[in-house]
Amino acid sequence: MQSQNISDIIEKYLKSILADSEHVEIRRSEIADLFNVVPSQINYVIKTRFTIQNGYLVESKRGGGGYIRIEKVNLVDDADVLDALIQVIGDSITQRDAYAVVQSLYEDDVLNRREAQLILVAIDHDTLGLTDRDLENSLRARIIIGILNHLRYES
Amino acid sequence: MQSQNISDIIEKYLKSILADSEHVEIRRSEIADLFNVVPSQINYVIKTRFTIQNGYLVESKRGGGGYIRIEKVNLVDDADVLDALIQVIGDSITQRDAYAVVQSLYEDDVLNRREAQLILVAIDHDTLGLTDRDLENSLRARIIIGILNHLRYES
DNA sequence: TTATCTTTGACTAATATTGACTTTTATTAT
DNA sequence: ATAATAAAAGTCAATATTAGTCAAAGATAA
Repeated sequence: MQSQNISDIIEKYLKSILADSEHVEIRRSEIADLFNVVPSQINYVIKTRFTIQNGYLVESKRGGGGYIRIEKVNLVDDADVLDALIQVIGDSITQRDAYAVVQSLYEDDVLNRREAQLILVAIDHDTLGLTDRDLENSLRARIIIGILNHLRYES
Repeated sequence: MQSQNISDIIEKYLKSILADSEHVEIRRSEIADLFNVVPSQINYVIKTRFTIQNGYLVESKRGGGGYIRIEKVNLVDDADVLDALIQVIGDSITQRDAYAVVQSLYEDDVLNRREAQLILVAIDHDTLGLTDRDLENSLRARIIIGILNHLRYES
């Protein structure tokens, strides 16, 4: 509905390509030119919107013929990916990243809409109502990991 | 009805937009300018007049292209049952009592089996991993209440 | 008068944008 | 083959652009 900032627009552009193909491979400077931004903004978009929490793997190469390649992966049905995700979460996760995890579980059809929303409520900042941000993030990590392991066991 | 303070006027303005469309999306500073108030008054209006009890969901984003989005949702009929449960839970609940609450929601077909299990994982003693029992119980209360509040409306 | 509601603003937090500098890899010249 | 150069992408910190919080002061209602 809203795509006011250019990062959201670039995100949508890349995801529209990913909707059709398994992966997308870009030249950073080309995308930057296309949207009239500095090249490092492409890194920003990737770093904030195409993380493993979002269900994406990114690889790149520098130098002549360099590229950035983004691949969509499923988080739960590949045990290695799930382990990697759990490791990245570690003992702390922000609401934003946790939201991304739940969102991608929904996109992977591991959770339906209602289940995803129940989980989002459980890990919400306002729900937890803590003032200590570190405690909030570590609690959120335990809840998310608990749920991931439950889903793993289930499937 | 007669004495219209500025908060009431802003409330009416937003609701007049919501009368036509499912949601309204604003830039906080723009609305503040429009009514000649400080930006934080918009937060006050939202916090006091667009609560979930009244059937409104609010989400926002900061930074460039930031926004506040208000959505009207349909409240379920038996909200008073939820209110009663919330009353009973208060600000603290043991794992055993929480299990009973989730169990009864399952038996009343408010939750299905899978949803109930996800919630039980989230409020489990081992999942939360806290040493402070009071904190654990109050956190569990907040999570359950958050979920009950979520069940007030259909999305 | 007292309790509640409203208004204000200083401070905080989150997110986005930009550009200078670094690192890696490929290609070209010697 | 090696060295120099070019062509990519990566990092990081400064700045900009929003919204959020909180408490004090003011206004209104009971």
